[in-house]
Amino acid sequence: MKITINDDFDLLKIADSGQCFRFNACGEGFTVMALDKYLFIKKVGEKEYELSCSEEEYEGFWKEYFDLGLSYSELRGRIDPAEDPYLYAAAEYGKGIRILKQDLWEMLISFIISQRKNIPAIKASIEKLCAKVGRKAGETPEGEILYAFPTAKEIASLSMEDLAACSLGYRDKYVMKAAREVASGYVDLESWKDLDDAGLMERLLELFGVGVKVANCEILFGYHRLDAFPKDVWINRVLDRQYPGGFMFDKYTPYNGIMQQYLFFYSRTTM
DNA sequence: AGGCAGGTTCTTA
DNA sequence: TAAGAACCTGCC
Repeated sequence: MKITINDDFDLLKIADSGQCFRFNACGEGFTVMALDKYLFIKKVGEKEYELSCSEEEYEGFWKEYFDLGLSYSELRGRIDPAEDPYLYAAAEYGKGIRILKQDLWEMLISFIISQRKNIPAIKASIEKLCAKVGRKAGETPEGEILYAFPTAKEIASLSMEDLAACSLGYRDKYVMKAAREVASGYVDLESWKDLDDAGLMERLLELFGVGVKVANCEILFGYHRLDAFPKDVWINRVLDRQYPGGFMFDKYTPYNGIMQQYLFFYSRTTM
């Protein structure tokens, strides 16, 4: 099916923004995996995109996945170039990035794996994990098989040798513990949607292998609470160098997470 | 070849 | 409570 998008929307920038690890350029378009859902999306006009899914699947899932109900151009417009020239430049540079609405479980495991790894290594580990379980979910135009992201039960049923083969390193025990706790129902990520911000953070930090940074990524990219502001080495570098007097968090509430994405994306290519 | 990569846990004062 | 070290692995 074909859609028209009248807002910031840049597939390449989204793919490179570091919030998703199974969103890749492929031929003329991009392959996207979200849990066990596969999409091929291609830009075919100024604002027009061709999607491999049906209209029902678009309306029922992908529209929300791409956060198309929120105007990112309007949010960028709130940035005053005279007041904060660095953020303005970052937002211009990152124009087209959106915060995807991703799955809670997939984000939790993905960001547990992400610690002290670079993006290519994170992607490689996740793909190995998906292939290890091997539940086929799609096939790219180039004929590559794509596998569903494993459920908690599927990971819990793997051996530690299986996990070690996914290059998880010392994170293997974090992944396994999370899988067992979710599979058993002891941890119910969905029900945590009802918690307030502080309560949600508290719960996430109780998980083995989850610290403040990973918890904030889960809150921003999984729970889609757009005010979460994950601080990694890149963002800390920006805050230290560009905002010695402090970033104006109050001004952008409740959308600081979107500003974080612009700053992160900009910093990775300019610092 | 040794250091480091989108952190977190564990150990020590 | 707060620093500092240790940690898997892959890639310069």
